[in-house]
Amino acid sequence: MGRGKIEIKRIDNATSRQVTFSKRRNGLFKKARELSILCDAEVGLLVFSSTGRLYDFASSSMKSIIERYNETKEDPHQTMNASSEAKLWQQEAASLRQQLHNLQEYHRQLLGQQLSGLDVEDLQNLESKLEMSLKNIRLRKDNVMMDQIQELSRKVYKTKSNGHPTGSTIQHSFLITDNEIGPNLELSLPENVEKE
Amino acid sequence: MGRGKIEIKRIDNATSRQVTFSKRRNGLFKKARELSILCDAEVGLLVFSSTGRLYDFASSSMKSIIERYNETKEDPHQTMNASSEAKLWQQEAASLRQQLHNLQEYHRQLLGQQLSGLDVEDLQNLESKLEMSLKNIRLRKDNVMMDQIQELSRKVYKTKSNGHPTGSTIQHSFLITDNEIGPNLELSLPENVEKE
DNA sequence: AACTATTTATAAGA
DNA sequence: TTCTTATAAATAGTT
Repeated sequence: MGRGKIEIKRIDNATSRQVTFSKRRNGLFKKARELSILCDAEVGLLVFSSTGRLYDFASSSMKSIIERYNETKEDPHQTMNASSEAKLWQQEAASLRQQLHNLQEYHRQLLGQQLSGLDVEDLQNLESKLEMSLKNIRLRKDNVMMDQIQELSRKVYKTKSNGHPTGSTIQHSFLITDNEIGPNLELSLPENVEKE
Repeated sequence: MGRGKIEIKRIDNATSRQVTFSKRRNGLFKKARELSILCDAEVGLLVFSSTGRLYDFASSSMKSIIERYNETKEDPHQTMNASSEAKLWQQEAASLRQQLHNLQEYHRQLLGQQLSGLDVEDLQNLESKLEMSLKNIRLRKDNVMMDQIQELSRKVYKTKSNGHPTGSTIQHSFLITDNEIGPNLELSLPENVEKE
């Protein structure tokens, strides 16, 4: 539409490309605006010139148009990525913080530091747990000490039967259960969060 | 450009609005495409019809155009908001998880369940902590029980001097320290993260 | 979905 | 850039 017909291909001459860009850009934006008004459509137009400059038009706001585009085009999971990922981690952190808080409280009870709020039965339970624990710890301690003694005595009275001690081997065996962990210790650890 | 000139305002008649939308939309997309080719420009066009249907054109990819738009338009700080916020919370969660892990380990040691790796001195420390704790717990338990006894006896032998017990008040006092909390318990709690 | 009279956009020139 | 203008293109109203 002009003095002559042109082929739709990149204009080689930089000046005339720039001139055409300016004219057609105005036309395009005008038509975008008209379409949005005449037909009650939501229109967003983004143009970067070859020199990198941005020109944009949005019948409402570009932000909301792009959001609507993302919601429409990509699947919802993908869409809520950035901010929802933050939310997921935030929830994760809150949950961990709660677990930590619970564990701390129980911890202080175990250390006999924060006993208010416990009734006689609670205290009795705590007491028996600690008694069992003490028993285990003492057994273990004796065990370790005996090992050391045995080790030392082997060095002092070296045997000749290729390293195996011959005489009075100290026998010991323990049953340290690793079950029954305290309340509030249900820990849902990692939980991967996908991204992009 | 047609049989008559029209005013640029919303077309009331739904049918003609739909027809005009279809015609002008085609024209707009054609011109958008021509501009991008002729002038070597990056063009993105988003149109939502009044019925909510999306039509889009992008000379390259809409994703990259929108990203470029965001980078150009908003300041860089704002741009990395969502994803950097996610990272902050992720770090927070990792830190909390580590603290939780440490506390759990210590916890199991206190319960005498996980004693491997501790030397005699460690075990000795653990033992004396538990002994102190047991002492506190037993004192507290006795205390609570005595309170109950006192309470009950007051009900059984009601006094008349307006509710105050007159006779043998049971004296007791404890010193339960709330200092010295175990290792690995330096908890940096909340830490607010700003948003938007 | 075609047609076509008119309006609009714009290529080339100044 | 901006204006002018001949011509190409788009499209409003009609069929």
